[in-house]
Amino acid sequence: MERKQPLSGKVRLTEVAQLAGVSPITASRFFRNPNALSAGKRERVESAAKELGYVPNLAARALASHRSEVIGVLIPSLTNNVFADMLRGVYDASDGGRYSVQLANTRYSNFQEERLLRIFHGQKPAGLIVTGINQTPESRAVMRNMNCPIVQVMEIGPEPIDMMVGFSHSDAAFAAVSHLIERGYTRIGFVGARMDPRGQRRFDGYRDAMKAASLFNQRYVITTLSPSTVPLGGILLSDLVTKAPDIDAVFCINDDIALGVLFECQRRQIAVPEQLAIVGFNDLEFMGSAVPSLTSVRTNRYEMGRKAIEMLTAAMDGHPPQERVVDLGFEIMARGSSLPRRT
Amino acid sequence: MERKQPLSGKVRLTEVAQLAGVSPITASRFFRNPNALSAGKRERVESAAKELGYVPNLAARALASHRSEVIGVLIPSLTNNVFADMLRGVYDASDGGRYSVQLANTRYSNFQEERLLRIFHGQKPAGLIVTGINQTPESRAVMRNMNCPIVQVMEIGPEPIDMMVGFSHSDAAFAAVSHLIERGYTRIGFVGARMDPRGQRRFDGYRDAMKAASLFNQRYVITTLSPSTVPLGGILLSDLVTKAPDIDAVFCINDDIALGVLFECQRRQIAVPEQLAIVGFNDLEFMGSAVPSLTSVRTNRYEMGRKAIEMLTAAMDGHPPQERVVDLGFEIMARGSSLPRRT
DNA sequence: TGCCCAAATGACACCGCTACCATTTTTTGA
DNA sequence: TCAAAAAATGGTAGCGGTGTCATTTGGGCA
Repeated sequence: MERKQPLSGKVRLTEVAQLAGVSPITASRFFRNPNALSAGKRERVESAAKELGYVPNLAARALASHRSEVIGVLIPSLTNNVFADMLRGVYDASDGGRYSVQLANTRYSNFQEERLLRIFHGQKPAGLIVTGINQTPESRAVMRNMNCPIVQVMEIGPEPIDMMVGFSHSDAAFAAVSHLIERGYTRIGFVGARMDPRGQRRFDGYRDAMKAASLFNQRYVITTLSPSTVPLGGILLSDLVTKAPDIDAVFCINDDIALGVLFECQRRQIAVPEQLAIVGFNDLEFMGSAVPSLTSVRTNRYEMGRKAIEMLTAAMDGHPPQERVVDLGFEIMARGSSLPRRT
Repeated sequence: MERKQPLSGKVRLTEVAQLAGVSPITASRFFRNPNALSAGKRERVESAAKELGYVPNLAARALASHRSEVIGVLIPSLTNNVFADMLRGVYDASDGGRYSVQLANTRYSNFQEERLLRIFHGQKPAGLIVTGINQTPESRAVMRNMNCPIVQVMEIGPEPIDMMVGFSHSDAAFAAVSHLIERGYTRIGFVGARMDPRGQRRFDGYRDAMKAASLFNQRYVITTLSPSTVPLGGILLSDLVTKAPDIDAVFCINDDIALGVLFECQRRQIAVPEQLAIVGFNDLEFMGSAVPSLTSVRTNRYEMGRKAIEMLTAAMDGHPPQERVVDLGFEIMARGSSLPRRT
């Protein structure tokens, strides 16, 4: 007696072809390019596949075709909300499609990134999403070898490997600091943690804006390489007010730091924004709820993920997008923590 | 015609074996079970692989061996920090090992969960991690069919499908509310959002603790099915104080809600904890930094992910753990927002 | 009607690795 | 010392699809 395996799929393409009365290769074509079959065979194969509950063996397909249907995604951190938001866009946009997402975590290490890229290279992915624009020459070499569309996300810059979706972190930071200057603040501090390449460029934007207004002063700057957390924001503010008690505003490298700064101000009874204005970066959901509500720079992280997948799938399907670099921009969300300074 | 692709540097197992002076099958064994080789050949194969930069072709391996080296992970949300923390543990523990992680997002939908399980089923994963204990009978049936070790994470309960790592959400909530009662609070509200199965059980813990002290009052409860966010915490508190102005404490279903509640208190000039004590759940990093610092229930989310992978790999390697249900417990982190009530 | 070209279909080999079993070498023990 | 058992190694045959042709079929047009 025959043991039925309704889900484990002992059904191969050959069985489908047999039932449909065609050759295996024709059945194979049905799944890759249905329009290549005549209407009659198309229907026969379709119903045969359905009847048998055929599930293609992806490993066999990948082996024979020299390509998988995997989109590799490299991000530096899973903890950071910013990447989680982007990932959500990636998963939402790829959901239901034929490509599956394979995630890998570089932990902000170029060495890890290179290693992971080599692994992906071995899998022959259909597409690749990498974070940022600061890949090592070796990483770039591996990617150029990979023979699949690639999108760099989170930021844009010159010399895309293939495609890009993001925004200019330095422009965004420049705009945020300019906002503070317009509002009448002059002794504006910079509070930075992690200082990854994007953080670095936010600092550049801060510095340029300050220099443009002849307000730059190294004393106002405090940074650390430690991962940014809310508690760290408090610690850094403490250090900064010790070092530069005259500051009247701070631009924080991200919202976690900004929240830590706000809490530290509450603890020290520093009035926000009367004694110290605060501006964050990313506009996480809590920024609008804080007391006072915190000014931040909105970035379209979810859209970045979506757009990256859209560009990738378009390219994989043979329609590479016209615009290879997409700027999703940013928006200054002016709130209570940066009200115009009272003179 | 030659079918060979000019794919640069295509190193196959055969090349490695040739350089090492062994047969391909021996080289193959090196990667699966190095101890099966004699010391001399083991070293030769190892250095040959390194020299050529060999990367195994996973598709070929999966096809030939009838099993993939993929661990499927099903989580309900990418936005929620709680799952991101667990995932970090998963990725950290599986990093460098032979298994790769395949993530899928159920979006809190049983239907999606079922669908994704069927897809995983077709890929013959080496192991599976699913969130929670509320799978539908259909989902459980698919999993039982899957013939691989399975770990349910985030909570524990009766009737594990295979293995479990987590803690009791109702016990944790019970302890948190008991903490408030011990500190002298009596009119304790419950602020809940999303109300997924785990949220539901936290409510159960709250209700049981209140009933045990004869303090339960439906008026003190406010819940919504909307996803929990910081702003929502503020809105819900507003509703609650309107409905029950006499409350002297709130137990929040998670820390995001708790933060929103704190901000709303600051906005309304409600003194914390003098007029209203606050307790959250999960102990996210910002809880200790807030002003006042916020009491919460620490849960070992990162450890959950790690442990799940450890149990899975142990089982896959033929050493199923003795304890099939692991309770990682919780800890009440008593802070400023729940100081003993002044009488 | 006949010719030609494009569309539809099929034959065959092979992708890179491992299961299975056969064979050789080494170790063990009486 | 030598046979038997164990360990190490190798040969063969696919796993389940698809690339690359070659071949058949069908339709348009002079």
